[in-house]
Amino acid sequence: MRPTRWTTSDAKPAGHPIAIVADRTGLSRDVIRVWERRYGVVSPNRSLGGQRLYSDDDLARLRLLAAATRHGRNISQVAGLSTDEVARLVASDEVARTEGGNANERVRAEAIEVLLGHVRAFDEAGLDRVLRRAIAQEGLPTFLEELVPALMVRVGERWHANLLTIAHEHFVTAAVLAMTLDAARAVPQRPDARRLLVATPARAQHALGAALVAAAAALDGWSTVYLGADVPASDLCAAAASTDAHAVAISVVFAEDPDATEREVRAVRAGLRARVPLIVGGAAVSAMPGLASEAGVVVCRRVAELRTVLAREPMTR
Amino acid sequence: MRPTRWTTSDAKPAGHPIAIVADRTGLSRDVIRVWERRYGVVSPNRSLGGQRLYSDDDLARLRLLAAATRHGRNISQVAGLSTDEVARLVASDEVARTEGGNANERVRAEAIEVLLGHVRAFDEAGLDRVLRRAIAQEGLPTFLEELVPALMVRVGERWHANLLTIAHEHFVTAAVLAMTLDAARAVPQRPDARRLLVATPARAQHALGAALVAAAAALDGWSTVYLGADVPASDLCAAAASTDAHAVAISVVFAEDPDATEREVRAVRAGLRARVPLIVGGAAVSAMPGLASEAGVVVCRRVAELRTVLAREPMTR
DNA sequence: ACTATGTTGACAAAACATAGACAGTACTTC
DNA sequence: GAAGTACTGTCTATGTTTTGTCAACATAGT
Repeated sequence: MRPTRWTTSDAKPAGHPIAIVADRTGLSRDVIRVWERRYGVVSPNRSLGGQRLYSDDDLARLRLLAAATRHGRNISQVAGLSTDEVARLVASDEVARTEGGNANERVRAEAIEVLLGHVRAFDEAGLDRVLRRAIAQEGLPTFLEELVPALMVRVGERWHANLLTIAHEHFVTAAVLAMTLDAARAVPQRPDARRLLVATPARAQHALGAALVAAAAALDGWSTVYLGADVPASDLCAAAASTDAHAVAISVVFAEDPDATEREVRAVRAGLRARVPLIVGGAAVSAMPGLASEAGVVVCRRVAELRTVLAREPMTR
Repeated sequence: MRPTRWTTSDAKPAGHPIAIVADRTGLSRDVIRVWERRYGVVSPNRSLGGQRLYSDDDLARLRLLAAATRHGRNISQVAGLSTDEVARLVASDEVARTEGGNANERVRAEAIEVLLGHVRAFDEAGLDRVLRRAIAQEGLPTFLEELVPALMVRVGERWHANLLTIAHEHFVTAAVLAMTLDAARAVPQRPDARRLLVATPARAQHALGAALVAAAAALDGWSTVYLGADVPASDLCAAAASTDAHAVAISVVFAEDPDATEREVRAVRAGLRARVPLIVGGAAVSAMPGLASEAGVVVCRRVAELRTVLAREPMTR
C-alpha cells in the first residue's frame, strides 16, 4: 500500500464517516458496527454528535479484515490479530489463490517456445530481443514472477530430456540475469529510498534468484545493492553495516548441503543488527525448515510473496 | 490589477451570480447558501445591493465540496478543510471508487493521483520517475492505452476546474511525449521489420497522439519513423517514398478547421502509392466523416483498435 | 413591474447510533 | 443421525444528528 500514504495522509479531515468506510471496504454499515460491538476490531473516534469517524489505520484494518473473511476466514478468529498479522495472512491467502493460470498463459507459452528456439541456437541477439520485448509488453512483475520461472523450468526439463546441454542452461541464465539486472537498474528510484542488500550466501552459486529479488524490490521503490553470488556471512554483514541497509534479502535456489547453508544463514542473522530484517527466499528454503521460526527471519517462497513482505516492512528511516 | 483578471473567465470579471454557481456545481441555490450560513464554506463578495458574487476560486471550492459529498463525505466534516485538502480528499475517494475492478485498476488510479501531484508542482523529475516506473510495472500497452489517456483526461478536467493552468497541460504533454518516444525507441526491432511512417498533418499541433501510435506500432514489431507534428502533405509523401514505408499513420487529436484538415489528409492519400495504406486516427476523425469511405484509408478511433489494424496489414515485404 | 436574490426560522427526509432479535450455517456432542 | 451450540450477517425498533428543502417576507437588479 505504498502510494496510498501519499494520497490520503496529506488530506486531514477529522476522519472518514461510516459511509465512506462501507464503500471502500465493501462491508455493509451493519457489519462494520457489529464487528466493533462484538469483537472491538476498531475504536473509531466520534464526532461531537456521536457519529463514528474512522482513521486511515482503521480503514486499512477493516479492509484487510474484509479481505480475510472473503478468503474464508471467520471474523472471530482474525479479529484479535494485529493489523500486520492480518496483512500477512491475506497475502499468503492471495498467493495461494493465484496458483491457477489465466488467459495470458497461451501468449506466454508461445513466447517461451520462441525463447527456447533462440536458446537452442545460441542466438543471443534474438534472446535479448524477445526478453526485452516481453518486459515492454507485460511489465516487469509478470516477467520476474512468471516468464522467467517458467522459462527456467522448461530449460531444465529439456536439459533432463537431453534436448539441451548444460551450456545452453548457462547461456540462458547469463542472458536472463543480465536482462534482469539491466531492467532493475532502469527503474528510477526516489532519492530517499530505503536500501535493500541482496545476495546469495556462501556456497550457493545461483545468482539469478537474487537478481529477481533485486529487480522486484527496485520496482517497489527500494534502492537495491546487489552483491551477486557466494558472499560469506562476514562480508555480507559488513556490507550491510557500511551501506546502512534497512533490510537484507538472500536467495538460495539450490543448496548442496542444506545444513551448512542453514548455518550460514544463521550466521548472517547473528551478524546483523536486530532491527534489520533478514528475508530468505528461493526453492531451497523448504530444505531448511528451522529458519522460519528464527526471530528476525522472514521466509518467503515466491517473488510475489516477497513483494507483499517488502511492502509491509516498517519505514525505519 | 488582480491576477484574477488574467484568469480568462467567460464573461463577467466581477464574479459569478448564484444561479451560475448553482448550475455549474449541480448544487441548489438553497444548499449553497445554507452551507455558507452553517459552515462558512465560502465568503463570496457582495454587490452593492448585497447579492453574492462568487470568484473562480469559490466556484472551484464548491465544486470540490459537491464532489466530496457525492462520494459520501459529510459536509460538516469537510467544510473546514482548505481547498487543497478537499481536492486531495476527492482524489483519494475517486481512487477508492475503482474498488469494483481488480487490484490493478486501483494501483493505476493511485499512480494517476501521484502524477497529478507532480504535474501541479511542475516536478519534472518526479513525473519522469513515476511514468517510467508505471511502464516497468504494467508494460507499455497498458501505459499507452489506459494510463496516458486517463491522465490526460484528468488533467483536462482539472484545467476546466481551474485547478491547473494551460502551462501544466503543456508540461505534462511534453513529459509524456518524451517518455513515450523514449520507450518506443527502447523496444528492440527485428532487422527485417516493416516501416511505418507516423506524423501529424499540417496545422495539427498535438503530437502526443502520433507518439502513442508510434510506440504501439513499435511494440507490434514495426520499425517506426516518427516525424512529429505539423507535417505538410508533400513532405510527408516524399518521406514515405524515400523511406520506402509500408504504411503511413497520421493522428489528428484536434482540428481547428476540419474541412481543411480533411483536404490535407486527402492530399496525403493522393500523394502515396496506392498499395501503401493510410491509417487515420485521433479524436478529430469523427469531425471528418467523409474519410472512412475513401479508398485506401483506414480510420480508427482508439490505440487498441490501431494495433489490430496494424496486425492485419499485409506483409508487403 | 417582475424576476432573481437575501435572511430567517421551521421542517422533513436521510443517515446514523444503539440494543436486541432472528435465521442460516457450521461445528460439536450425544 | 439428532440435538445443541457458537458464529455471523441481516433486520427491526427507537431515538438522535445531520442535511436538504421550503415558506414568508424583504430587497436588488433590469
